[in-house]
Amino acid sequence: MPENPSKIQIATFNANSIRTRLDQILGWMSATQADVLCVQETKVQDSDFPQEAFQEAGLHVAFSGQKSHAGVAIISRTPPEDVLCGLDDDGPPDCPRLLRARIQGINVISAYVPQGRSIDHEMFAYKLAWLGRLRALLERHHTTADDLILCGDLNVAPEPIDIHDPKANAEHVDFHPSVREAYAHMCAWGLVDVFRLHHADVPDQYSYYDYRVRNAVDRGVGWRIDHLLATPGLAARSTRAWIDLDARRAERPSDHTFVVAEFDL
DNA sequence: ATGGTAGTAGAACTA
Repeated sequence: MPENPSKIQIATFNANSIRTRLDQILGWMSATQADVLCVQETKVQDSDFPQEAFQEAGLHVAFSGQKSHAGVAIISRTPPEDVLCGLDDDGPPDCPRLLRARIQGINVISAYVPQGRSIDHEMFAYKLAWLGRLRALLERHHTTADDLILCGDLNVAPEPIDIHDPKANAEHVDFHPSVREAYAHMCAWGLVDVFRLHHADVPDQYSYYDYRVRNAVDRGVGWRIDHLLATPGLAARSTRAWIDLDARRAERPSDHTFVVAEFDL
């Protein structure tokens, strides 16, 4: 059942292995009022997905993955409807990177946008195309009047404020002008950055801290690349949004942490 | 921060 019948909380989390992070995710769902949690980098094929653990916790879970890399899931307190994976165009569906469902009347997408490796790598061209294909999917199936939220590790820091050192990372695959442009074009379909809506001009708000950077959280060496992007009507009903840094400071954490938004239903 | 760490693997790869 929903935690609060007049509100809905929707969150996103790159788990970096859902099996390694299983107890943390179950504990987080138990301790918070989140109704929907979109997960990325589950790193597990569907036949090995730990769905019983969620069922025993009274949660629903839809998933689409593969061995070792990528993989997405949507955890919810109420049953998901019309669950579909992948980009449904003429290209590769890429099911381990995209899962959508309708939950409590809201169209929810869990996306793990390709990282891109380096700006001269073919995977970076694939990333740019992927963002365009995702916009096309939205255009095919929805209008901006729908209640829709795109959640996930979108692997883009949209603005200089979203990265600890924009100058040093000007050529990075998550911040290069070409990827920010592709991301902006996707958002221009009609998506509002719900976190930034509630924290305009606030720096040092990051969802990802590289394991390799020592004391990254304390030093603020992070990136805001995990996003909750809502259609205008849904975004207008958002009441607050936050990043749960405690989970990044916990024992054996993911390198990403939870981003959450609350909406009036 | 041009090195570093974590996860899946069971050696390199991806991030």
